[in-house]
Amino acid sequence: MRETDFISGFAKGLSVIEAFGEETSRLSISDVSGITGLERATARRCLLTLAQLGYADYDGKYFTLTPRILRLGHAYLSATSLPRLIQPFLDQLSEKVGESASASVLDGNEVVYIARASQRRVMSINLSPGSRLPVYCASMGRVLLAALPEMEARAILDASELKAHTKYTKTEPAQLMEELRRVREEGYALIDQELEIGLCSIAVPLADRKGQIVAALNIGAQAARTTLKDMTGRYLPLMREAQSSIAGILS
Amino acid sequence: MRETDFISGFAKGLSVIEAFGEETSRLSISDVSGITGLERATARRCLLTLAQLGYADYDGKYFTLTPRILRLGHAYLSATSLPRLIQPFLDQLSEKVGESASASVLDGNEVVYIARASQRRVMSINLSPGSRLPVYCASMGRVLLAALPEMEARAILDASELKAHTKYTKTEPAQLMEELRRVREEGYALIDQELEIGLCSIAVPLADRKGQIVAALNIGAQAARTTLKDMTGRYLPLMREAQSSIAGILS
DNA sequence: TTAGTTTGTGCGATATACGAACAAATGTCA
DNA sequence: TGACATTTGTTCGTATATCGCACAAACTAA
Repeated sequence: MRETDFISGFAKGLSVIEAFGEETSRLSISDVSGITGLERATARRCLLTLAQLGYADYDGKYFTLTPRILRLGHAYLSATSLPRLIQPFLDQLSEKVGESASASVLDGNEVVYIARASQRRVMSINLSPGSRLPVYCASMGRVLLAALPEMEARAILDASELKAHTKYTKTEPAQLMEELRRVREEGYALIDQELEIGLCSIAVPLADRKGQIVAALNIGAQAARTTLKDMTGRYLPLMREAQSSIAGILS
Repeated sequence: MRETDFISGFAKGLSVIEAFGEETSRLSISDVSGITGLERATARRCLLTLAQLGYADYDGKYFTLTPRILRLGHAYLSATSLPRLIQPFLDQLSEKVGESASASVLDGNEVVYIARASQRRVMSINLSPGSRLPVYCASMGRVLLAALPEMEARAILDASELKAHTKYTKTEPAQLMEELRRVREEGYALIDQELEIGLCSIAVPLADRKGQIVAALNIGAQAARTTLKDMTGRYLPLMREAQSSIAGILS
């Protein structure tokens, strides 16, 4: 690829969109310039472009994103068949065990939810397709990492800020790599309150016909209501079923 | 705003992202050029830029979007506080009535889901935050249109392709405008199998403290399991409760 | 007011988009 | 199978639009 095959104006614009976040929903031109590192003049041009296209609102001082932005993410969710194909299995699974079931894929050092069937809400966090969790302390993250060559998994862990979300969170790379070996061995990952106190979850990998791991499937439950034994004893067999059914329908 | 305050390369790039959809998840350079109307050379540069940034994969022939694209939509969902604030009420409502509850906002002539608490799946369509429905035949769409000045509502209807999804779908603009007046009067909208056979739904508007309508709230149910009388008799009072609670917490 | 901060503008240097021409791959038909 | 037609991808020179900088203007807060 040649130098000129890269449109820097486009790349800069995308970084401007990503500058908006939970704590930063109303941004001035200078704010965006500060967050993205772009020149103020450039940030301004990107923001005005977004506003002109209807992706952002501008009150003369602050910019906010509009729901039109969701078209971009939705282009992916409706474009890839994975969520559509998996959803019925999540619904079924979630109904059977009375807990939430989700599916996710890997993006960098984060797990991205692509589908979810939620029963009652067990977490303080509100998860929906597009939500992200750090890969090292989520059950689906462990499963997806375990599916990679050790080198790559290690590289992702090294790129992660291994923060202890609770007193149970495993944060030592060596310890995590050891855990990945166990996951690879047993074929499932179990997380006990490593992400949030009171929450445990179990995950298995989802493979296509070629055996390639393309996503992960999990069930999350309240620690108070479910024992770890329940999870491996009652949930895991049902997940195994879903796992093999899904393997059959994925090309 | 000056001519030079618009970055056409950025706008073109965004249109390339939107070119990907349900039926068009794997696109060649020429495909994108055809869909967007961009020059092949320009489409290629946009696609290569997306690939270089990790937003797309390229196998030498076809491009596909990667989950990283979800960051863009998620920038909105996590940036705006509306979904976060509304979610607990949806959960509660959904639990009480045993049916799905959702919230949405208006974007052009479509309704965009921003939050959802789903019980069992009643529709063939799989709805999640970011999903879109045509405004004219969705209960939340009716409510959101009714909140606009008649002129604007009419303009949106005129811009819509008023397609009959079922034999019950109302497609006459005059008939729809009349229905909007009724909705404005009564404060709720009821849809009986206009979008999909077997599905009915009821919606109410959500206002902030200033009385500005900022979103809509609905409950969807299977026609076989629920009578229309149930919806106005049992669901509506509960929705009214949620409506006023939410009005209290929205600035 | 004045200093500090944020936003808007003009301009030269530079990078991008266009259109066309070329190259490569694919499809078609005898 | 081979030769031609068609579609698709890539390259290139040039006209044009964008970038980043420096400066001007508007706003804030003592």
